[in-house]
Amino acid sequence: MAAGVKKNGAAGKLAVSERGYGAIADTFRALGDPTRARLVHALSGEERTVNELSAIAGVSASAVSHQLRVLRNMGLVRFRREGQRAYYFLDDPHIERLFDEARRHVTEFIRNR
Amino acid sequence: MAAGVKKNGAAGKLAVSERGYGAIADTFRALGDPTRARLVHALSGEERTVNELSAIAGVSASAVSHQLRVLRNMGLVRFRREGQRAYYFLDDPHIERLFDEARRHVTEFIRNR
DNA sequence: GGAACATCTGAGCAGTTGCTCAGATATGGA
DNA sequence: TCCATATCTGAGCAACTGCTCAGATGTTCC
Repeated sequence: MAAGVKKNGAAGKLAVSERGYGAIADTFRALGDPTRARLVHALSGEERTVNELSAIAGVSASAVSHQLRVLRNMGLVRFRREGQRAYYFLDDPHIERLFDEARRHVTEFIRNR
Repeated sequence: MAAGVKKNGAAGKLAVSERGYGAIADTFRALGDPTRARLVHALSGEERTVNELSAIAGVSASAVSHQLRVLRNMGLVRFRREGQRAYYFLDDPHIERLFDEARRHVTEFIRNR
């Protein structure tokens, strides 16, 4: 079983270690910024260069590069290099599901407001 | 269709408005703190009082109360009052799914590191 | 080599966050 | 009413965040 996550005896709810909460919170925090949310959504299903992402997100290439490093460190995106360009893409399928689940929550929250 | 979210013509990927990214990022940011992550997980499947949550999360009742307000404002938790006590619970089923999806991502990230 | 392009990086700064502390509010029981 | 318990709230502060700016690094083409 993976580090930081254990099965709980009683409720069937998974227990999470101290480190686990930190790591989970890190993942959420990585998506908890409008610019990074835009980047992740832009990468949903297609890879993109830094300049493309800069145009899509409406911030400087420098800012995008900084934010992509955050997403890289959190394991949300990876990239391959081709000549001058760096093509970024989502690391694993959980990311898209995570984003969609949050989108659904927001949709429902707005509806019931 | 809900505010802030529209269907995209081409890729089948859902388009998200400017406000949509902000709202989605707000949701992620609400979970993007170890204390709040602990609170949400503690509320997974069972309701809890502020004092219980204070003991579980290992921070003062005041701090818990502040954080619960954040979670309330983001639509993640609600509460009912019973005498002196306030029983908090998760607002909708997306929250647990969101948490589990992040946990799975972390599990996989650690495994492949 | 030199120019143009694409990306990365560190420093610095304004704005935000999460805690503690002190005190306010509200309920229940003697 | 008085006291204990449970929760909430505003102020204040140290730590963190996301941007810009200036410059470094690396690649392609001439």
